[in-house]
Amino acid sequence: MATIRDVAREAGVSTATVSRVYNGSRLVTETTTQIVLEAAARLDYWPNNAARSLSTNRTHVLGVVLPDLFDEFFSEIIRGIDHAARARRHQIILSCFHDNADELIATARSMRGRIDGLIAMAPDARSAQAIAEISRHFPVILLNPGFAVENCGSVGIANREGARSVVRHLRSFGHRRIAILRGPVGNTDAEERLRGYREAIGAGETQHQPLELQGDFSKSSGVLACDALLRFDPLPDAVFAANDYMAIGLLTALLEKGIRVPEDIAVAGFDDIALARYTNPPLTTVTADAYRLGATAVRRWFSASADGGSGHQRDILPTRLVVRESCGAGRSGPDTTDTETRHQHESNAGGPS
Amino acid sequence: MATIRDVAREAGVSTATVSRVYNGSRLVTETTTQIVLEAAARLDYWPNNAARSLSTNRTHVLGVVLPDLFDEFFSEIIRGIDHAARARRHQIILSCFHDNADELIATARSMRGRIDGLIAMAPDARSAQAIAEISRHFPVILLNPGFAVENCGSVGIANREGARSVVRHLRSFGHRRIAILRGPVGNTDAEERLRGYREAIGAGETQHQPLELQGDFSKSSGVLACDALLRFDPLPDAVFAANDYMAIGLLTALLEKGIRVPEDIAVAGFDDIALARYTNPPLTTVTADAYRLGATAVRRWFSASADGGSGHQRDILPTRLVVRESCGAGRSGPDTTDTETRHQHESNAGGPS
DNA sequence: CACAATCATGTAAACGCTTACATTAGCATG
DNA sequence: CATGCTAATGTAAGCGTTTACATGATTGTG
Repeated sequence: MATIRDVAREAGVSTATVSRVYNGSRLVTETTTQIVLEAAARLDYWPNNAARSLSTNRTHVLGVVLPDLFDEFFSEIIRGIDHAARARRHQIILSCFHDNADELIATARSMRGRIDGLIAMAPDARSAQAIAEISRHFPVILLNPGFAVENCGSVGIANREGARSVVRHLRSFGHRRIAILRGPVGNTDAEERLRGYREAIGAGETQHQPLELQGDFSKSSGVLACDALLRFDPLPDAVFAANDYMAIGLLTALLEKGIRVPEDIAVAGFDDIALARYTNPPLTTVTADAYRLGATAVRRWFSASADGGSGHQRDILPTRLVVRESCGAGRSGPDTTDTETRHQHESNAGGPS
Repeated sequence: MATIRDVAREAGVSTATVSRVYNGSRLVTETTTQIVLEAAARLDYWPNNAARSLSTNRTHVLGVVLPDLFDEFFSEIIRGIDHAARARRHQIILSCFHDNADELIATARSMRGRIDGLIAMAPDARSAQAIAEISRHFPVILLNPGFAVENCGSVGIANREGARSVVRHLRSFGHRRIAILRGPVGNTDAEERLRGYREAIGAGETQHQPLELQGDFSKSSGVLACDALLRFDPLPDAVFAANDYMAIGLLTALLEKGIRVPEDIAVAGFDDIALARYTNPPLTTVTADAYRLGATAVRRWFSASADGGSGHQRDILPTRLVVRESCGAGRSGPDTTDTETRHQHESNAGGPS
């Protein structure tokens, strides 16, 4: 394979000049540039990135570490990251890990010299700690952590405001007794959504009996919750399930018992999984833009690394209510409404080359 | 950041010895190894991969280039690739491209010195050509190309045999007049599926009127095809849609017209998208194991690179018929049956290192 | 026209590893 | 005890770039 020296010889210039051509230095004459490029083409030369990285200490590669649970949400995140990175002429190294903090840290370490930074999703506190360790070496951005981690920027979604918008929506149809089907205890998304629900309910002051059911984000827990729901007396007007899977389980169970949705009881979910549009009735839910989550993480990474890598700024991405028919909306209404959650610390993106 | 020299000094040995420790040379004493590792730990040393790659000319990284259409299928492919690569202590650089051969080639070129090989999906002949060019530099494996490409290994799925198994399944319910809803002209998957269908039909010799409809893989083309389908006289017993989206469109349209599935007409699809299990009735279809497709590509890459990178072996992965209710199967039957397509050239995986 | 300033290019020393080859020490052998 | 062999370690030359600094050519200025 041709090296920069071969090109230099072929073009009759020094390696420095060739290098300058490839790095866009303005110090090289137009004619020299042409000569060099032609020589390079003749030899099929392409710069060796390993050598470049060694010399410059920059790789133009971003590490991405995600849990092993692949689904539409994750692939959208990756797509967002890839596009944003590509727009800034960076590439990404992807690694999944298997809910094991040690493996995570080993992965991240083994990337030393291969990446300029890291975007990671830490499932638990221990992994987050491990990541904080890593952030001494290069900027790290956490995706949707529930907690603040020292020295790491982070990007999350507006769970609370999303939950509030669901309750507001249900209210707008006159529903007053609104139940919630909670997600797993300890899960940050679940707890933020619960908080949003409580705030919205509290604000309305129409509810005297707590209408909270425990679920675990699985479809079957939605099915199970149906019985408990029916034991409330009088029957609630509506249920907000903290994610779509539970909402779908609930829908199935209700359908089976002959209870009509939304006539007898309204149901809403959270996440807007692909399936939500095909349930019977189509599920009103909240969408979080996974693509944007990924893209924002990249943007945040670039600004962090321009700042020298420190700081722990946080972005919260807005969610959007997706109105379908499970809460009583007819086909005539607007299809979606924006919850207008404000971005925090949103900064513009111009990173370094 | 600590370098190998710092560690050598700290441990009181030469850099060569430190290097040997990290590369598992058996030439180092147990005690020396301990001393070195402790020194390294004290300094928080981790080898710099850029320097390593420059020196050894190997990166332990695989490039992965996929089209920009992310969905479950692609994310499963990536998952398969990641797992298989990780099992061999390799990492992956992921890049999407936007159906543009130039961009593809630029991407691949820009990876020079960053990767040891490439796994790519080429959407058209031009991209495939571009990739063949690249394969002069390192081993390349193509994912599911319709055509053979010089010097590239490839891994595909058994479209033809899958289609045949659908027809066989339909036959087993006594269906004789079996129509097909074709995919887009020029698309390799579509054409292979059509071929499989024709072979199976021809083998049965019961059909005198060609029952072929044109679609384009979209749901709406399935909806449109409904009218054309009903114009056949007498009505076919069954329709094989060349992918699930079209099958789903067709199901919707039939339902709307009051035509019962599978009582009046049976419907089958291909791909087993997540949705297929939730349609009404649940859709009988064919599944291709995307995870395995990715994993096999990695395996193939390792054996190719052990061979010195040449050769154009091809794997064809078996498909599996997923029997649900849209063709007449009751709940009592077996859930799935294997079409038992044989692997071709399947070799075992022990890669180097 | 002498001088300085600017521009285009060259020279060569890093960057942090690996590894061929050299060296040394220890040990068995005749 | 000289010799040869092996095992453990050291020395130093790359690997292919970038870039600070040096150099020579060109231009502008008083």
